[in-house]
Amino acid sequence: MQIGKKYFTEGLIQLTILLSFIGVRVDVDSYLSGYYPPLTEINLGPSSAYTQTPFHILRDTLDGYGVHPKCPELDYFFASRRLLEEVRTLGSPRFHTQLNAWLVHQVSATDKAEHGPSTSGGTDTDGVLESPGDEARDSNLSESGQEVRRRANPELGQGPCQSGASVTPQEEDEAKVKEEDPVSLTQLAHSSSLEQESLLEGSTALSNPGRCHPPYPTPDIDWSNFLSLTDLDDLDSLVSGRLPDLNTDIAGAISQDVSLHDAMVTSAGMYGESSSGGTEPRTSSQQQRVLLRLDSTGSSDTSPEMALGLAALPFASVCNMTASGTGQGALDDCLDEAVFDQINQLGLEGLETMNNQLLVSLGGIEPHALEDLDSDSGLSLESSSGGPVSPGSSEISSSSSSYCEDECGATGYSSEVESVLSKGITDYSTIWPPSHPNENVWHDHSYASTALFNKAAITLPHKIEEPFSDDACSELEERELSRDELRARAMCIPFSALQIVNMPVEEFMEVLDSYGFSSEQVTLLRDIRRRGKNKLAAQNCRKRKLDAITGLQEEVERLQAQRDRLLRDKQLTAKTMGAVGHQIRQLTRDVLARLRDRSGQPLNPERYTLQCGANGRVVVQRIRQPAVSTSAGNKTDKRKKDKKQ
DNA sequence: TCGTTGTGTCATCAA
DNA sequence: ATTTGATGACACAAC
Repeated sequence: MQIGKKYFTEGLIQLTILLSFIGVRVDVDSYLSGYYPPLTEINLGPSSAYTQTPFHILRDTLDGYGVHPKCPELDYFFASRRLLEEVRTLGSPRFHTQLNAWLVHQVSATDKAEHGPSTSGGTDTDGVLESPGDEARDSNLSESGQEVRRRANPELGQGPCQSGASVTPQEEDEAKVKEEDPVSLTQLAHSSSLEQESLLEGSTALSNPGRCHPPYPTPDIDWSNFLSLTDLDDLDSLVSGRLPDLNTDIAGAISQDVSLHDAMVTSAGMYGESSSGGTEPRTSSQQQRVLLRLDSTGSSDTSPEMALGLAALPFASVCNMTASGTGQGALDDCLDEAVFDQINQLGLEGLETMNNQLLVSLGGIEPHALEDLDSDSGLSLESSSGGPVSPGSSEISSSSSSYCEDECGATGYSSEVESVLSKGITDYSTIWPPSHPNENVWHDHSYASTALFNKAAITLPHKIEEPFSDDACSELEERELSRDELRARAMCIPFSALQIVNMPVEEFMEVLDSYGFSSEQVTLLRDIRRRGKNKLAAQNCRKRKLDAITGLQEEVERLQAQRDRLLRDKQLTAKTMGAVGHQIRQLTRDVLARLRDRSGQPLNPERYTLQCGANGRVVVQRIRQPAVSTSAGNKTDKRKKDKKQ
């Protein structure tokens, strides 16, 4: 079965390659969610804190679940990645997103005419990837999205489970009608409750002048991060299970261009635009177009494949935040390919988490937030990002951790997704690929909100912006501050705990010297730094301890199996030896019975025995002791003789 | 109410 | 001498 799955998966990828050669654009992004679990690549960061056990990063995730570092299956694991790398090199950047759906659709001639010989979407996305700040990218995407939408039928855009999804001209007309129909708004409204929540929260987020301006990662990094066909075993198992569906759905999928990427980008642009409060006004038709596309991709929440469309919503909400934080160029920021991919990683769980977190956080700030300063577990209060205010936060966290399905929850540190998703809105900033090595290991919930200032921490002391003096620091963020954060704020220390912990020691010393802190402030700074580092050390230590326990358990099982095997061998050997001894005694009796002594009498087997010499000669030897004496008696006599000698 | 688990923190040691 | 990582021990919260 494993072999069959392997061949199927590799064959699928090879088919993808071949189709790309003949001009058929293959979108692996959009049509795997129904068949495959969401893939995440754990090298996003924090889990890599356990640098001593690098493969645990994989083992604790979907990627490497069940893959032991010494396991030969890793060869297949990397071989699969290599195959997908080959697909990537074909130049279709559609593969860079989460591999949760797959779609084969023909590139129309108009696409080629408009966007060149390469795949249209690929061209657009290439532009996004290679020049995230390019403003022309926006228009390209819009055009591309329009073209895509023109070929897509919203009613048929139900994912690969739809059969007979070929788009007739009449259907195209209907689609056009729907584009210009205000009902698109209602379609969106009916698309999904989650979407509605996201919309509500997205609009609400406007009121939060979050200074959350997450440092966007470079797209190049994300390209290498996000495209990982890692859990091929799981994928294969699912694919094999859904093979009949695939056979019937591919045909329908060919004529549909339901690109998750395009839909997400465009819809995100819509939200980002709406969040900008009209700073970049757009025509209603454009917005409707956007809505329609969103609807066409994620119009049904009843189909698992439609998680694709929903996946766009977290991105949109984040765009809201970024837009509100910057107030300009929101669309460009939102269209950042890396952001898109990051949100893609979150999937539906991320959406739910964010929605819940938004709802909870918008419900008001807990007045007791500052009362736990002396509590040892004050950090844990913030770690749930909801504290006593949000009893559902633990549920959110658990549901988030279920995203990685397996061992994520075993240790509590294995999943970046868990920690990220449990942190709410501002935590999206923590999933950017950190540029500082220490940021990789920072997956503590306590300083989640302070991750916003990571970049400032890196450039310190040249770029100290006194983050706490910012009036935009909302109550939402205040609630998420850790105990040390609150202490630092109370002591007017212009650094976040994360900054304090992550800055190099030279920089830390320089800060201590150059800012004229009082002794209490210096003590607090040192305590915060020590506690933060020790916290990470404790997490690593516990992780290692669990790993050691797991390793020892495996060792015990292995040794028990070896012991059982040796016992069986021993029993078998004893049995064989007994049989051989019996044969020897029988042969001895036969030989002695055929021999005669001087008087012509047969030799008594009890008085004589056969002795095999070193030269191979067999001689008859008389047993010295009479047969009456027992063997035990013989032994005692021999011992006595030996003693006498 | 009690046990378990996860987490933060402190103390201590070693590099 | 100081910093930092590792780890045992403890306390606390959540379940």
